[in-house]
Amino acid sequence: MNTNTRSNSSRERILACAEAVILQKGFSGTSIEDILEKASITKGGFFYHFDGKPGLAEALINRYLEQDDELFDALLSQSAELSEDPLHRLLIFLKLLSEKLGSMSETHPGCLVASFTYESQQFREDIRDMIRLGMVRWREMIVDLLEQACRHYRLQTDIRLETLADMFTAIIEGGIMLARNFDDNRLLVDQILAYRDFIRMLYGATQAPPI
Amino acid sequence: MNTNTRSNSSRERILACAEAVILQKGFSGTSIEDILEKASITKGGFFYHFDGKPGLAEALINRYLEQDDELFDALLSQSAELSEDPLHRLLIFLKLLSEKLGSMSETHPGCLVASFTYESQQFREDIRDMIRLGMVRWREMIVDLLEQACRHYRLQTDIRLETLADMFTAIIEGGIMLARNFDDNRLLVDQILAYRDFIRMLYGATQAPPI
DNA sequence: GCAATACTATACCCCCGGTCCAGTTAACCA
DNA sequence: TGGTTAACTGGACCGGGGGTATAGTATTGC
Repeated sequence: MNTNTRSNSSRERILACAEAVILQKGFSGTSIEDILEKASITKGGFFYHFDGKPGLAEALINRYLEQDDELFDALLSQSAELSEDPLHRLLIFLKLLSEKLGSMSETHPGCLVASFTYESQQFREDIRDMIRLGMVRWREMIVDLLEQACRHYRLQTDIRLETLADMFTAIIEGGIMLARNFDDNRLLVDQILAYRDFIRMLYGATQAPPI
Repeated sequence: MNTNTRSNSSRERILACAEAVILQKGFSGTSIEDILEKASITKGGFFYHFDGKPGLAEALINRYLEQDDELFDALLSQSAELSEDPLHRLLIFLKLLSEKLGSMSETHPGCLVASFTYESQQFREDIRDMIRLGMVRWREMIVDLLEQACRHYRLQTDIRLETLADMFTAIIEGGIMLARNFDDNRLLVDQILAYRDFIRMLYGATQAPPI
C-alpha cells in the first residue's frame, strides 16, 4: 500500500510510544500530549495519522495482535524444526517463549489486551471484539497443538482442551502482572515453565524433556 | 471508632459504586461525576469523605484487600472443618472458591489489584505498595498451605512452592480476564479447578478427591 | 518542477474533571 | 431546648484535555 517510509516511521513511532505510555498509565490516563512529547511530534501530525483517540486505540490493538502473531509464528516454526513429535513441539514452544521473555533486559511492559480489558467500557464495540479476538486466537493456537499431541499421547485426565489452552492465556496474563508488580521477569518465566510441567504430566511424558 | 450509621453507609455506598464503575472504565477513565451519579451523592459530600481521587484510590484498595482477606479466611476455616489433612484442606479450599465464584449471577466484576496494576503510574508509591501487598498475601497464604501439605505428602517434582503459590494468583487474575472477555464465569471456575488438578497431581494424591 | 504527501506552528473552543467553600440540614448531647 | 458537630448540598472556579481549523513548510514521487 503506502510505501512512504517517512510517514510509516512517524506512524510507527507514535504507536510504539503510545503503547509504552498506555501500559504504564492506562488508556484514559494517557493524554494525547503525553504521546506527542514522547514521540516528538506535534498535535497536527498526530491528527494527520489518526482519527483521534478512538482511532489510535484501534490502530494500537491491531498492531499488537499482529506483532503477537508474528512472535508466536516464529516460535512455532522454530519448535517445528527442533522436533517431529507434536507434544515435544508444544513443550519446546513454551520453553522458547520462556527464554525469550526471560532474556528481556527490562521488566515485561505489559499486555495491551489486559490493559484494554480493564477499561473495556471506554472502547467501541469493534475494539472490544478485537480484544476478545486476541484471546480466541491464543486459545485456538494452543488447542491445535494439544489436539495434535492427543494423537500420539493419552491425556491422563478428562480436562477439556479448551480449558488447558485458556490456562496458557491465564498464566501469561497473570504472570505478566506478577512480573510487573515485583519488577522481576523470572516470575513470569517460572509460571510458563510450571504450565509446561503441567502439560507434560498430563500427557504422561516420561522420557527426558526436550532441549 | 465512628459508629455513625449515616456517615458509614454513605462512605460505603460511594466505595462500592466507585469500585463497580472503575472495574468497567478504569480509574482514570472514571470521573468523580460518574461515581456521584451512581452513589446518589453530591460533589461536596464526596469530598467530605475522601481527600480527592487519590484518597479514594487509597480507601478503595484498602477495602478491597480487607474484603479479600475476609473471604479467604472464611473459606479456609470452612475447609479446615471439613478435613484434617492439609492437602485436602487446600483442595477443598480451591473447590469452595470455585463454587463461590461459579454461583455468582453476573460475570465476575474484576480485580481491583489487576485494574490498578495496569494504571500503576497514576498512583502514589504507597498505593502501589498496597497493590503489591495484595499479591504477597495471596502468595503467603498458599505457600503456608503447601508447606503444611509437604509434611504429609511428597512433591513429585522440584517446583518451588512460591512459584506454585504465585500460580494461584496468576490463574485467578488470568481467569477473571477470560471470564470478563467471554462473559462467562465458567472460564474462571475451570481455571481454578485445573489448578486444583495440578496440585493434586504434584502431590501424587491417589485417593478419591475430597468433597 | 509540479503535485501530492507529510508534516509544523499557532490559535482557538468547549466541556468537564478536580477542587474548594459558603451555607444548610440532621444528629446527638447537655 | 439550644448548641455543637458531623454530614452533607449547591454552586463557583480554573485548568487541562480532546478536538478543530488553518496557514505555511518540507519532503517525496513522478
